[in-house]
Amino acid sequence: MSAQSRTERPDRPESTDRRRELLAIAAELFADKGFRNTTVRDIADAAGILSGSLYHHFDSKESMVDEILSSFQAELFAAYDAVLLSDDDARTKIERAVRLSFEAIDRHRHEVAIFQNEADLLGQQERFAYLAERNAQSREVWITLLDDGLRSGALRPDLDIELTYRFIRDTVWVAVRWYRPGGKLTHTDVADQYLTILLDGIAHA
Amino acid sequence: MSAQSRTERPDRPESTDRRRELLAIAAELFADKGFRNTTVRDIADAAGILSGSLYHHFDSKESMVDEILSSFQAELFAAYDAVLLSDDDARTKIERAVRLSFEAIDRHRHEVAIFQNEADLLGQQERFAYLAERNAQSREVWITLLDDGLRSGALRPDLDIELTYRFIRDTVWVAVRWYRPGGKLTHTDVADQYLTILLDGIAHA
DNA sequence: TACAGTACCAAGCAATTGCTTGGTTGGGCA
DNA sequence: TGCCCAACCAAGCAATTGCTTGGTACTGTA
Repeated sequence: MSAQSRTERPDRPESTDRRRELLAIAAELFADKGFRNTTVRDIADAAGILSGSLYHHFDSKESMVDEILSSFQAELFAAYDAVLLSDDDARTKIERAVRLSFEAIDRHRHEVAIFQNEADLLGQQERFAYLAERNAQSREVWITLLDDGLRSGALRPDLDIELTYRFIRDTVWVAVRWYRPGGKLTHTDVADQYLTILLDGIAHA
Repeated sequence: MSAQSRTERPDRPESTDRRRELLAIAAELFADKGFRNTTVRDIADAAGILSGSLYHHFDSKESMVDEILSSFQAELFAAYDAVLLSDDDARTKIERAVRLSFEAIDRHRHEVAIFQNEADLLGQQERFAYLAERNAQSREVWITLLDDGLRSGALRPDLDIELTYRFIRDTVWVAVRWYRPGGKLTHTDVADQYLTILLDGIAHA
């Protein structure tokens, strides 16, 4: 009976297969060449249609990035929340948060790249204000994790928490610039090495 | 014979004060908004002249970034060479290379940002092939330093050199996104903390 | 058979872009 | 005084851009 047998999620603009396909094509181009630097004709060419035909599916080029970024962010922050709410010890939570990020890079490379490269500029528009909010939210997650780490004695007491947060954030996300899924290193390999360096340093003990 | 008796450096296009001024203005805009996203009218407005007047000083918008990036790179790699050729021990060389980078961020924020954000795209054009070459050169410098560190026992023997190189490179340069000269932290403060984390890790011993 | 809905095409418009061209201005210098 | 020249203006051109409009082909359903 469900009237929704024929799909349609309540919130999101209905998402057909073709729509998702086009968004994936756009995401790759946005990630590789930048948002502003990618034309609607580029996207249409890659999809094998004319540029005008894109507007059958989307309002504007902007609404394409919007949809790409917002749906990715929702998924990512759900994962963060799961870590925060778990009852692992402080160090384990930090490790999980790091691994989770590399996994996101593995599974949503284009989305991460777009966010890294375009968030600052896009965030200036009201429509993308949620990007800045998510950023603040992510900071709170990490500061909480690091604070707990300090208090529990898992982390060395002389750390500047704010700087450490930036260090971890940058280090983790910037890997999207070179990591390629299917390459020699899995995202787990990368996470292992990164955690080794992050936790114990590169110097010989 | 040389009809160029009156001034003119052999290579570089002659560099007047106004020229340098305009390049500094352009660099700031390129760094903040991206190269493609900055119009010649933006630059001209910021300089208080009309867009066409820029072409009295420069061939093209492209030649502006070219000049900005190439002159910065030359200065940076001269500094790297000095470290490589010194007779410090392996660990000291690594520390110096890290500090040198944060100093570059402090002194040439816009140039570093432009290089970080635009190198991939610009590098695809022949004119900017030197960007990729410089990248390879920088990799060689770091791999050499890390190899020496391993051989001398200064670094822990289980490190993946390639991954460690990327880790350091990313961590160091990405700081240009948030570091602001004149802020609470000097570039030396940042370098100190970064080196602490990098060398000894964040975990409690 | 009639009709509706999806996905697309063909053509083009208005704005923005990098850049060009032919001038004007004002200071330095012989 | 006459001339040069760096620095700039005023106007606009050709290409590229995001997006619109009116139409067409095809598919599924009643």
